Amino acid sequence: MSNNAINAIARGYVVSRAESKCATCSLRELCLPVGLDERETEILGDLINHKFRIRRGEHLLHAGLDFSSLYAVRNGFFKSYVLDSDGRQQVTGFYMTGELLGLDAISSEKHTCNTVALEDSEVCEVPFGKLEEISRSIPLLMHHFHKMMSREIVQDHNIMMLLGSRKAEERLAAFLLNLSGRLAKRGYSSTNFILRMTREEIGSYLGLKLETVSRSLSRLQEEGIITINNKHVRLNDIHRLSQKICGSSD
Amino acid sequence: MSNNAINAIARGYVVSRAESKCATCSLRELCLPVGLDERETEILGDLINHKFRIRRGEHLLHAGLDFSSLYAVRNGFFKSYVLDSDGRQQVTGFYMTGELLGLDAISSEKHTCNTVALEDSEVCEVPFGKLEEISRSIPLLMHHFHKMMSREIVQDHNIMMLLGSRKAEERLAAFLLNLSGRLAKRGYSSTNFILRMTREEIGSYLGLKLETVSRSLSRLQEEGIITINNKHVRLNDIHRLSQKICGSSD
DNA sequence: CGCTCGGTTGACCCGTTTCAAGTAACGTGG
DNA sequence: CCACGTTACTTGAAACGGGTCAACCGAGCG
Repeated sequence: MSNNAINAIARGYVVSRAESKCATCSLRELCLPVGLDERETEILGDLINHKFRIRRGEHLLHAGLDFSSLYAVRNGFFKSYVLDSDGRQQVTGFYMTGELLGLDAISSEKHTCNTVALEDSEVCEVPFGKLEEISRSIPLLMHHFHKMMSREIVQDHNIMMLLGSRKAEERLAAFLLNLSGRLAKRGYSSTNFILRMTREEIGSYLGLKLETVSRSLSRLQEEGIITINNKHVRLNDIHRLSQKICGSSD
Repeated sequence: MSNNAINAIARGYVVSRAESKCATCSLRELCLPVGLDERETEILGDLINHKFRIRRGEHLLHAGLDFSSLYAVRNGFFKSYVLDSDGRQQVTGFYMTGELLGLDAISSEKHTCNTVALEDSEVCEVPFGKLEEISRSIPLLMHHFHKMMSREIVQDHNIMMLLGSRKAEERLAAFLLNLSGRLAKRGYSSTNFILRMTREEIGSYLGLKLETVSRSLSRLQEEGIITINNKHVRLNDIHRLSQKICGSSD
């Protein structure tokens, strides 16, 4: 077992082993087991010995700790962040159901990000050494794992594009559409959802100050494109929201 | 063979098969074969059937094309970029000897970036399906591949941090130090090197306009921290350059 | 019920972009 | 090898977007 999720263990949040089987998990089509047959899923499930509950505000991972496991989000919502040299925090990603936490740590065998739950959540611990081991005999698992890593790279490239050349309102539009799409894939409403994170966290992720986030959201609302009420967003006009991202050319 | 590197093939830039063996490649310690024994390196080498020469300004990859192979930079220098919806190009990364091109394409099986050589270069084509296949029997290769993907993620996180919260001069400082470190690892001078890319490309990568890049470099020079002469940079005071990155706190 | 934290909005300021002009390096063809 | 056109780069001045500072509001929680 990893020594990273110390909090969770110390507080007795480990969920019973039986519950953690992939075979009966509703995320089979989103998470690592995509496409695996019964037997293969069973093998993968055996590898996941521990499932943790992480309460809102609690950390799952700390930068600097030794890497030994990835964590698959079973339910809930996480943010990852790094502290830069002058102590301010920079959000590097938000993670929802079926997504993998800790991929950044493989390269140096140390975690480079801190990861904290933004709502009460559950994760499955995936011992990475064992994952590599069993993926030798389950090519599909290996391949899907590679896809998940690649997806993280693509996602980061998208953010880099936003940060590099987009104005505040365009960044917000892209951010909302990204959340919308990921929620839709998970069976939630794509037009009506709760922002789990604060304005400051959105701003940190998008390279903006919280005031700018607030102003931009207000402006999108004035234009009738979204309705925003505290943490609750409704996307009224996805088409116009998409247009926001395409420069000012039309 | 992939159909992506069409230019290269059409123009007869394919290098003889014998030359492309990993076993005799000077990059064994940087590239995929890290840590492999003779036999394993042989197997990996057999997989790399083609090596291409890409001349300065020529593309190796185009966004949208089907993915089938990764490309290891054997020598030379590349940039990757995406075209955003209004046609402007955004640089997503620079790649040097021993680094892998095309990792972003695994997730969707389409390339998402364009990749172009910034100087006359050579790459080894690594058919991805076969790489996955042989990595089943060479755990170290699989693990090292995972590390390389993870490294790309970490690198992207670093850029996101730069773009999100750093001022122009700080971004330039970080950029120069990043290049310096990577060059050092490859046995080149860490204080004295050529910028293969234009000011505009640096700016695109760092989320700045070329004029701002130029001004920031000039300012670093005025302060005596670097000497810059056209494309040639000398880092005169790496310590002060590093300090630039640590906010304005000291 | 009151405190705290998160969010909104306004006014001003600063850094980067934009626009513009001029200069230096480079590659090409004569 | 030089002349030329092209591309890359530098530098200045003005405009603008987002940051900063500050006041206020509202929701959630103890």
